[in-house]
Amino acid sequence: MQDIQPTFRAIADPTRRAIIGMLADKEMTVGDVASHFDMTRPAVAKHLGILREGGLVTVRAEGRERIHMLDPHALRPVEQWIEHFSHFWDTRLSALKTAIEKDET
Amino acid sequence: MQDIQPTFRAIADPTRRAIIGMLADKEMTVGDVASHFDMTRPAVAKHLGILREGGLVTVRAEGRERIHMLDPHALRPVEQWIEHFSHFWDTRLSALKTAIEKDET
DNA sequence: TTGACATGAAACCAAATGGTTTTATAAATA
DNA sequence: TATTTATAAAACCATTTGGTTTCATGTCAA
Repeated sequence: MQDIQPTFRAIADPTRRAIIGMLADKEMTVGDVASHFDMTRPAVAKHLGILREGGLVTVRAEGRERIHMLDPHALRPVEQWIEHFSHFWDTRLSALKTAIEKDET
Repeated sequence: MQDIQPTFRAIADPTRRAIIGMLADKEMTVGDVASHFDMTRPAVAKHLGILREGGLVTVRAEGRERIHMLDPHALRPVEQWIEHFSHFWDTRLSALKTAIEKDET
């Protein structure tokens, strides 16, 4: 099992979440992605690097281009982390509700 | 609907995720939380503030104490954001699988 | 082979972040 | 009432972050 911190970090930035949304549609080169933002290519390349560190994006070289592809698998541990608390909360709430119905007025 | 960025920001830090875990167990004062970390109280208070901005924590004053309580509801939009991609991916994968089975060798 | 193009890599910068110490204030207690 | 206790608030600091510009490198095309 590896560290989920890089994944949490990756999705914390709005630009990177937008990139994730774009890559869900289709594979893209750095230039493709950059063309959608008011930002230089190196800046976008850095964001893609952080997404790669978070395991959310994989790259394949094709000639002089680097094609970026989304890998949503990396979101699984984050999803599970969240599920843990949602579930916990439901349980706790219903337990509380039961307790209230039973005694205290 | 309000901005989810503060929530993404709140959960991006490991200390804050640890605090969330602690508050899932029981309500706590600033001091209670701080006692679990090798960090000053003001630092912990700041983290709690960011969690509050993310809607993950609510506070209730009780005498001179401020009691912090988890509200996992705020995680819902994040969960949904993730679900969107997981679902998308499943659909896409099965479509791809079907396509492969049908023609290309 | 000579450019032009897509990208990586490095140096740099301002602003945000995560922490500290110090000071102030309100509530509990001796 | 005087003192301690729990916290907020502010000033400050180093590091990280998100961006830039500049330069180097490999690939495609004339």
